[in-house]
Amino acid sequence: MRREGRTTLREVAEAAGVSVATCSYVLSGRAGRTTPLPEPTRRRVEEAAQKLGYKGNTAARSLRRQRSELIALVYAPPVGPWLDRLTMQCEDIAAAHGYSVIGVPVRRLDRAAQSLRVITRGHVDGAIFAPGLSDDMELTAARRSTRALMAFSDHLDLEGVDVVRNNVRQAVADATAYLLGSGRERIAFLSHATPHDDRYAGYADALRAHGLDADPELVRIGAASREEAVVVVRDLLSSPNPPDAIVSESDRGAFAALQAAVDRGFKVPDDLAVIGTGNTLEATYSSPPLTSVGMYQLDFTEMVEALFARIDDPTRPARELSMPWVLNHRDSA
Amino acid sequence: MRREGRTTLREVAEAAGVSVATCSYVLSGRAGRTTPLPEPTRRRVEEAAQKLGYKGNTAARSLRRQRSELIALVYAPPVGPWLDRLTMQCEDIAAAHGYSVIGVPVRRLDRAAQSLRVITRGHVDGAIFAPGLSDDMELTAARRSTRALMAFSDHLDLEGVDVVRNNVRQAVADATAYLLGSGRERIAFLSHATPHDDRYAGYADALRAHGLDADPELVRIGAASREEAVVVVRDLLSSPNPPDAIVSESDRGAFAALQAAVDRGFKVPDDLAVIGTGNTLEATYSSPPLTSVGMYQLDFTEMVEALFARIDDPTRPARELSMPWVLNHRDSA
DNA sequence: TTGTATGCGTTATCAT
DNA sequence: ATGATAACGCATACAA
Repeated sequence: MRREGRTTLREVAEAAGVSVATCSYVLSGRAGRTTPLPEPTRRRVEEAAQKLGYKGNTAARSLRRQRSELIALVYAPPVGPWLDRLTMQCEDIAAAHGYSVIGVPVRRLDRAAQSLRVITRGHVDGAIFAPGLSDDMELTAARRSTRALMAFSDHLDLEGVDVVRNNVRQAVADATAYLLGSGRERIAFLSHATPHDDRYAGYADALRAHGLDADPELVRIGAASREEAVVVVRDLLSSPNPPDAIVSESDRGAFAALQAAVDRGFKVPDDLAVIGTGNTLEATYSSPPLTSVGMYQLDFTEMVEALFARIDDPTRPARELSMPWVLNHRDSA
Repeated sequence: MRREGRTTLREVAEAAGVSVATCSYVLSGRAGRTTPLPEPTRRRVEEAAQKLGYKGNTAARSLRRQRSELIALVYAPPVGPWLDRLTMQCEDIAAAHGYSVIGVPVRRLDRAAQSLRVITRGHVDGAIFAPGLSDDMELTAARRSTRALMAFSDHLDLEGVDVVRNNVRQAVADATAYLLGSGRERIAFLSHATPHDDRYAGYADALRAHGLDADPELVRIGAASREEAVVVVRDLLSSPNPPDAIVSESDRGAFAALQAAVDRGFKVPDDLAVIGTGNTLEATYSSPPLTSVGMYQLDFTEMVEALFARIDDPTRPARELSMPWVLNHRDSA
């Protein structure tokens, strides 16, 4: 909200010797008029606005237009380079539509409602929910408070919400199949909690397709925290019959596996192949760089445009876009 | 911005059989009235609002109150745990003031203006700029567009902008002095670009206080990118007279130093002490965990409250708060 | 104790 | 080609 004493359209109008209506037409750009604006008048208005430092009042415009011209990007830090790309593409496309972009970092799921206040209170016209958020979150409140909602989610099916499918299950299956195909035989899975989600399912799918069953010994919980994961993987590697590969439900867990491998004298990828999930920024930097399942395609134009299409017409049928996750090959597997 | 067909105050008023004014008093909370509101009326209004799902219209409220009830947190990802804390504390304090918090990630400095549109267009009442941003950025436009601005910066001195001093120079000097005190004699400095900033100054200060001069051989550029830093540090460690300690201008450079040390067979911290700057999240996770200069105190209450004080009264004199960076001891030095 | 009236700054319709 | 004017939804001074 602007400081007090801001220049108003009326003051510009007086300075230019025309009416506020004319000023509005000139300055808001979008002429809804039949005839184009006459050049001399437009110039006088623009000069007056310039001289007075006119900036416009977003609240007034929002009230009148029934649009805030703001969209939100909801995500859970830390995030990888793909979010950078998404942010920048959003900003560019939004600017072309006269919109601005805000970030809504959800730092703890148990505080999500608090973080989402800006959305539920109706400050934004639309919001994009990054992967991993919408499945755990109550979106109906957000849905009611915006004109458009777009979510990266493989399962979400909510009236009037556009979705982007990542096909995570298939991607993890592909990664596991890749390991099997390169001769790995004892592939462990490091899960977040009880392993019943898509990522585990993909792992199990691949084993099954290869005629194997998941060995309970090789499926461990611990990917959620780095410290826990190190302990778990060390234990795994100390067993008489250790795994020759690890698929982790997160990159975090995979980094821990890399560390535990060093601790236990396993060479990566020779003695132990490691694949993470998420394709985070750090995957590029770890030693060795981490092979990770995650986003690859970094062109979000279609989905962002779809969001704006829905902002323009909230009644249009919900769309289902597809941006499959892939295996990003680096040195760890 | 809310969807069309939202419940308005007027509809609530009709349903409750009272006037919009009364509804406004009840629902906006802050009664500017002399007498408290009578219980039965208030109940009827609240029930009607509940039943109709009344949510209020932020644009209308903003226009009337001349406040957007939004504050922004401007930062450059990736960030450490301190930003998590700051965000959550902001959200809590903001909620107590009836405000919501938005994030403004500035992912590339050359696109800062684009990212800051949400501020310069007047969507927020106040903004907090995280460390490292305000010094390189043109803040005057933002200043004019908000009621309050608070910046983490050791140098910024802008009319009407509150600042938080981190005393980075002193902190790096302390870190260097700590190394000197524990017997290190050849302390290298890994800088971002030409070393003329605060961090280098602190390093030089400490050497000087110890009767030493910075050895040009030991001052290298390369902390900006991980890859570059690894090359530079490897080179440093291969020299006939290698350093026994490295102070890096960033944690990123320090991680690279840890990696280069492994490559060259140096044990950390025995053969080589490494200290980073920034105290990022990864510092806790590296092996060994990285000693790093950075934020320690994680209570931002005072500064956030100062922001709100200025939002309430933009004419109050600018404050200068102090939150000194410190040396966070871990295993690498 | 409650209601009436006015204006916040802008946009869009309609008249001129 | 330009200007009056009526909303947009809410908050508040003031009247009743």
